[in-house]
Amino acid sequence: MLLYDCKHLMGPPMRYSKEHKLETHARIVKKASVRLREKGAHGVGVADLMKDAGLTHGGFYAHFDSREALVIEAFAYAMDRSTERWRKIAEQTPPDKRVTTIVESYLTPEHRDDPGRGCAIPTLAAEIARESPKTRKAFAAKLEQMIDALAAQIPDVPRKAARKQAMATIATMMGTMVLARVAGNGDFSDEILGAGRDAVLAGATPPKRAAKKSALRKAATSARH
Amino acid sequence: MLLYDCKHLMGPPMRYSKEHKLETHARIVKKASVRLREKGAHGVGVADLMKDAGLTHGGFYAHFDSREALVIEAFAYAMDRSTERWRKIAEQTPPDKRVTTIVESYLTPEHRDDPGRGCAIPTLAAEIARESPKTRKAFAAKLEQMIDALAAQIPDVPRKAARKQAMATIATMMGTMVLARVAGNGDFSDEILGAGRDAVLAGATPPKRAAKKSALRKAATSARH
DNA sequence: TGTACATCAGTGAACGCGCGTTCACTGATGTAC
DNA sequence: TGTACATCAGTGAACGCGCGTTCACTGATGTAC
Repeated sequence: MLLYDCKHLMGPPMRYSKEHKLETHARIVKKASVRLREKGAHGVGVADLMKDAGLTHGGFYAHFDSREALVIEAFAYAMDRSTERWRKIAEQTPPDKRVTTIVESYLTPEHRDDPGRGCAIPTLAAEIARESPKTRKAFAAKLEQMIDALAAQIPDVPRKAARKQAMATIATMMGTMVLARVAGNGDFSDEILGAGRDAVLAGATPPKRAAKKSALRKAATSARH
Repeated sequence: MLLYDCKHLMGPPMRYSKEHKLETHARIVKKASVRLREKGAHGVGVADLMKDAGLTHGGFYAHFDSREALVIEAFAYAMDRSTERWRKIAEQTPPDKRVTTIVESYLTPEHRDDPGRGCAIPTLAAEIARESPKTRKAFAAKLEQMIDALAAQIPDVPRKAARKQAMATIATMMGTMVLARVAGNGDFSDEILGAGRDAVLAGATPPKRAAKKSALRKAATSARH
């Protein structure tokens, strides 16, 4: 009896394994991050998002305070995956080619045609900017991390200048992606993609007098960003 | 009696002046274009949009086939205003300073903080890209007009190259604006605005070896784009 | 000039629907003994 | 090992609300005579 009470004070007994709920939670977030990137921050309902995770809508509020809370988590998840992906590309690329490689893997038709697995900024940023301060600030914090991650891959430039270049690079990449998607997936869209790519690459390599007419290597096989 | 029938065949008698309905229609479109830029393509209801025009929601379908039809018209209106504005700036600016002037009047805190009177691309493009093909294509057509209008202001460059530069310039400007809005309206946001501006201006003046450290003239007084 | 009247821009109640959220419940889990 | 039971992740019906759309109507307009 004493032992029983003691256990209780140390926390309730675990009927399900400790990780079970966390795994479910993570699964919802992961699936939602795809769907929200595909359909927009207001484009999918709670019921559909739960169905994607193999659940029914009733259980939603055992995992999240509100739909908005899931949007924040799903967005943060997508941004972390992109940032991580850039870091991985950087690891396996020589310093002077890192930014170029990141840009060339970003501005591809594959990325344009698969927003669900791509960068969250082109799909969600404009909507998020209109959301509550809480949501907007969560997004802004992730954006800042992304800027830092890209700035860290720019060699031989003072920190401040690298940060500035990273900001402009992300702006051009995401703007190009949005315009390319508005234009569809034909010639006009490809033209935009190419224009954006060449512009970033020209700005990204000023020490070398902006040559390199974009060898346009075959895009990375995965569209993930 | 003959005269009466004859008049009928030539069109029904006008009980209200011919322009009355057209004026109302135009007023709805104009007001809606502001609200939709502020709140997003799905952010305002038909009732609110009609109230903005001083009407009630019941009359809406006498003017538009559907809410989507208004979105298309309102968006087209906003894009035309921006394009026209760029042409006017160009008219009263020497050829070699036209793009610079347009960019500097676009990437301002005033424009960032007043999306309702600003360029429709940063606020609506990402959402429109997910809309029906009809809506998306209407947007794409207006985007192409905008690209042409900007390309026409780039001197001493072949048509194709000018078009390419115009695409990249618009992508960077609109991407910068989206990121700046996500970042709020403080230092971080101003930093993004500055980074975007300097990047476009560096790319926009390659014949002159990209000097001109941005004299950052006082922004145009109006935020309209 | 004055009266009757046809038109139709605009009104406001009502519709069906989908959404975010709540809640009483179920049934699988694994502990207590 | 076997049985009783407390827990709680997940279920599904129900809620209130706002939305896009419809529709019978109203009343200002200006024409016909």
